[in-house]
Amino acid sequence: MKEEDNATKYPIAICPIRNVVARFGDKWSLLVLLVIEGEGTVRFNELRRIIPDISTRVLSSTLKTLEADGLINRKVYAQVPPKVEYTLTETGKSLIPIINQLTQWAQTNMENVIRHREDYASAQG
Amino acid sequence: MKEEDNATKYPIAICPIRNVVARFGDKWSLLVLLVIEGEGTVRFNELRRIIPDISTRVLSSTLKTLEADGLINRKVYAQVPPKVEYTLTETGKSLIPIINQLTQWAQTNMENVIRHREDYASAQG
DNA sequence: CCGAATCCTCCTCGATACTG
DNA sequence: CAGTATCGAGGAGGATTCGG
Repeated sequence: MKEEDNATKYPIAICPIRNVVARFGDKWSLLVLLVIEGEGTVRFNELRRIIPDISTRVLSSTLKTLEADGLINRKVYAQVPPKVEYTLTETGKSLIPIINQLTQWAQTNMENVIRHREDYASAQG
Repeated sequence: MKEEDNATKYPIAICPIRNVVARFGDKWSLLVLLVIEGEGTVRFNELRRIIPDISTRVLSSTLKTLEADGLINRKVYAQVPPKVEYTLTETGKSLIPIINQLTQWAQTNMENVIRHREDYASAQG
């Protein structure tokens, strides 16, 4: 065939990246994964203290989604007061190196990006 | 100091990852970068053909943001009909390997993630 | 051909209050 | 302590139309 269609030409790139963005492109998922990674085991209100500007509602739903995706484990202790611990699954751990690479890229390039954006804004109005 | 605050404990991880998510966590940026990378040089309507389900409005604003961030170049040819070509800057190119790693992770793990999510959903209701 | 302008809808996120 | 319930605001994204 002379002309390959886009599904043929970008079979690998297009769909997976859209899946990833759709699932982890929300405001908090990657950060929550990083913090759980850093702590090893962490409780709900610990997460709130470490990430002060997340609301209970959003933290709760973020954790629920990550658990549903199989990226974190949720362990409930049958005691009063309640105690719930979150840890990473193996799948969740496998994502950490990539998040760290993203972080490293940001440290290297984000300053330039922001400056470039400011220049662009002041040039355009 | 005995207790280090979170800004001390997560100085590297927290801020950069939030910047990255805030800028590239939108629906199309990473995909557009990948396609420009794949094509080398690409025109506006070529992008629309390659990514059929993006609207002109969103493609336009996505490109403008990427240009403002210094990730892509926009070259206008003074002719009729108009011709505009987009290419990656060096900064933009530096992001490609990371996007490819994300893609690769997705290919390896996304099927499991989706299956796990379905199991979780049918288990919970 | 390359967008800008307009309008509209959905849906994420945040604040607050409350419960087991 | 670990969430849920409710409400509201804001912005991202889509469809359509128009202009240079």
